[in-house]
Amino acid sequence: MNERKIPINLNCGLDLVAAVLYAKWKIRLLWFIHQGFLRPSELQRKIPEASRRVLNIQLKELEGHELVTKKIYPVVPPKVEYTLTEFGKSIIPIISVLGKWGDDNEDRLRSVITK
Amino acid sequence: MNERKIPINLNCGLDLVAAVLYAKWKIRLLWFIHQGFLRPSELQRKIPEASRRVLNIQLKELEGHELVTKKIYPVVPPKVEYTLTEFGKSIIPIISVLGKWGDDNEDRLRSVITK
DNA sequence: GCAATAAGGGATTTTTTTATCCCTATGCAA
DNA sequence: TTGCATAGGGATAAAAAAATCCCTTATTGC
Repeated sequence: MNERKIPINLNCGLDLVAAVLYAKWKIRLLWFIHQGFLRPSELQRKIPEASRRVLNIQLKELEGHELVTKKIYPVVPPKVEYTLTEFGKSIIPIISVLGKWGDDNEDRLRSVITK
Repeated sequence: MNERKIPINLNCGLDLVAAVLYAKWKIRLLWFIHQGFLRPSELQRKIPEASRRVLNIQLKELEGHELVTKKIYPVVPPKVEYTLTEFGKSIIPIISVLGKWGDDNEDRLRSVITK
């Protein structure tokens, strides 16, 4: 059905990283899961600008890419928790450094972005 | 004219980073400039999948965000060179680590992406 | 004279991504 | 009994991003 017309590049390491992380909310999702916000509803509250729908979709992709695991508790009302896999955990330090770079350069970034 | 309908998020460091780096080719552009491919035509040859047009646009944005500087040599045929600013250089180590993560996990990434 | 190279931008279309809206189900609280 | 919380997905619309096509300028090489 929805086949992509333009193939994804998988030439180098950076391409591979992009293939799993290049989406509007994925990095934040990983980050918040790492911080202990495991349930979809919690994640949604942490990222209110995102629609519930996309978060579900991107979580499912993260799961498919084995960065997170989904645990469904058979209770009512439903309870679901995502946790980082070891693989997923291995990228957290990099996300952390990225965020730190952003924080450290906040003023400058804010000024060049808004100008 | 082209005003964006959905505002960019600038809440945390990761949002700020996304505001300057979240585009299909920017990270590779920075990386290749760092490697010494300074001229637009060289960059285009390094990233043949990208259209010339988008590379120009993204280079201009990188310049506006003060990550690179553009030098125009008044010669014919025209010669232009982009170089990293100190600010731009400061993010290179992170890109390097990202790429390394991709390289180190190449097999696994390739398999989960293609499955 | 003609093609290639260099750089780049306007106009437009296509592709992709994200948002919006509406639907399911169950149990608890006011 | 109405409303909310939980989780999620289908269908579709809208937005954003990227691709495609065409145009300009001047020089070198054939």
